[in-house]
Amino acid sequence: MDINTILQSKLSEYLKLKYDIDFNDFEIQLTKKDFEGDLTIVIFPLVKILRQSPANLGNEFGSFIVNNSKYVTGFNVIQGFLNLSISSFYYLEFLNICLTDINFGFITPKKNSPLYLVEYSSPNTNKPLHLGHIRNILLGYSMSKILEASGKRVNKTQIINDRGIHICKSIIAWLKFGENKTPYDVNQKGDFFVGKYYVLFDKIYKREIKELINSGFSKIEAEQKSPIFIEAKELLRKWEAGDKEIINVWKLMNGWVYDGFNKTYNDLGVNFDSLYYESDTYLIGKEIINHGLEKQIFYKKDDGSVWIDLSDEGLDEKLLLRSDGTSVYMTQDLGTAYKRYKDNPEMKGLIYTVGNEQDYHFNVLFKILKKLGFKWSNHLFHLSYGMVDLPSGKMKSREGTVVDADELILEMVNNASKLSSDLGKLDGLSIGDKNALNHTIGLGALKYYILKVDPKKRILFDPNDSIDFNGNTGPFIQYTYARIQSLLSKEIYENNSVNEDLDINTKEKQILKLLTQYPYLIKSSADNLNPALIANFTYELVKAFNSYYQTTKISKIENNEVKLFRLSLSYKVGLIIKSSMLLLGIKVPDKM
RNA sequence: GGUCGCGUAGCUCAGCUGGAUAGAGCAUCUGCCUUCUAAGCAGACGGUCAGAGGUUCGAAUCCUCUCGCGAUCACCA
Repeated sequence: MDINTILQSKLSEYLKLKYDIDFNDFEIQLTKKDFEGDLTIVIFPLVKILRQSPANLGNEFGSFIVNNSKYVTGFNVIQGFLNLSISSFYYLEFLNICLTDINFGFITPKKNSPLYLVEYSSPNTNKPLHLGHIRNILLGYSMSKILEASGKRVNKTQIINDRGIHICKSIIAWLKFGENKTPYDVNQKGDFFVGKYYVLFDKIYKREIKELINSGFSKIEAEQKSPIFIEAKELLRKWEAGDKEIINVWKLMNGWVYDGFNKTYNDLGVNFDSLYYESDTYLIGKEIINHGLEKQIFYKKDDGSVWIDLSDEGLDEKLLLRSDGTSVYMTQDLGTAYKRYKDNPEMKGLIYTVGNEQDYHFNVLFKILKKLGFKWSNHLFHLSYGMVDLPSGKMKSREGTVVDADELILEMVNNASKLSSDLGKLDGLSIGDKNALNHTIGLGALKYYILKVDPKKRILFDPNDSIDFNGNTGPFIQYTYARIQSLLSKEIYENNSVNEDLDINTKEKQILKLLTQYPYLIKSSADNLNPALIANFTYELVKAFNSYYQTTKISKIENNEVKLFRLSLSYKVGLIIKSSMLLLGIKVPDKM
């Protein structure tokens, strides 16, 4: 049983008996360093209620607890802080009982566990994935793992923005200038291949606008009269009309892009359980608009456009359908949300991993669904994260200032590769093993670098400053894990329970204290939709462990019981590291 | 201008629902590889928690205002 709960209930009982008050809201924290003790109970809140001095109450509670709990061996009171010394016995018992291999805070989802959908990535199919997508993908994937660990069934999903004018732009450019070549002809990744034509379109479009302006048109006129733009719009019209030839080209090019995306997802080690396509959902959105019009939640303006008035919610009027009847972003998102609900009527959560530039959009989306009377609308969450900016400013795909996901991954793996060969770390391994390890380490560095930052904060990413491999980094954690595995492989060790009467030193106690916090951590991380909590906790644990490891030569220990305990502790720390990294989507190597 | 978010060491970041003397890493400096992996360990240096008020036993944390940065307020997605 967990010590916090024990202390809470014992004290509450005591207060009820002695003072006849109901109080079970004790604040229990880890004792700060430089103070004697392990756990600290803050007793200020009771000073007022009981009208006694902090020192008196502290002493009273302290002696009560020491006399009534085998886990508490001593106490001291400083101001309003009651510091308790917890016996080694408790921690060793915890090590034996709570931290079995399969259950250290992890709750295995069952068939009737609540279902959560986690949406992430959700790219447009006209250009490759970039650094911004990486943060999105890592966050979404990690959250899905964390939710699973907290006992939810998870469906990883994405909405693929596979239709619309932006898609038509790359299609038209390829049709005109692609000479019927495929990515396989020119040996290029499909998403880059298609992206090339999207950029080409923009180039031609800009040139045509310039020429039109030179021949006397206004900027707005020029933008509308550009021949290639007119062609793209015509293409979109044909697409919506179901023109077979166009649909085939569209399918062909999107197929190329999906091939490219899949390779990137594969490199990142992520996957999806379900896919939604805008081309399937935008029409559902239109039906919902009609439904809302009938119920007079929406209204139609004279020009035929459809709106909702959210001013009673502190928001503005929002457009839902253009005057020409075509759909907008919101239309499609309404349709997608509805379809997801229809496919998973029991869902208890739908989490949208989308950048904070769309905070307003999701605020509006959720309110609209609520106004439409969908009960499931209160299960929607926006996992909003800050932008990833470069020192040069914001990434703009049209200006060529993006960091491509694939390039970045390659660069990270190369860094790892260079560093490990400089250090002579991987000497003696086969080329294949080396490559696999460098991939694990390079990606570990990248993923940890992104995930350790609070999602809502902006990240400034300097590509020239290659990501560090020392300190609070993925490779440092991976390295510690590898050393533990190496240690265990050299010792005769079985995962036996340890003797609970052992004396343990402060460093060992520190590690055990951290381990007892682990179950709360997963819950808190899931509740706050924040993987960074796990990242930073793991770093703290690894740091404490390294400090211990460095000063304790386990292989030299003569006493078998002590040795067993230390190996056992190392083993458990290894397990915790491994599972934490699993929750972050980071692999841990046995050697590095 | 309205709304939302952010501002902690030279740099990158922790600091959970208010709790004791604000913590790490990088960078700079000092030690430690014949001792289970030095991608490591031990230590030094470094702070008016943007600023000002307020709430209270107690504020980096909550409230108000000011300043700075960012996002958003499109018949773009």
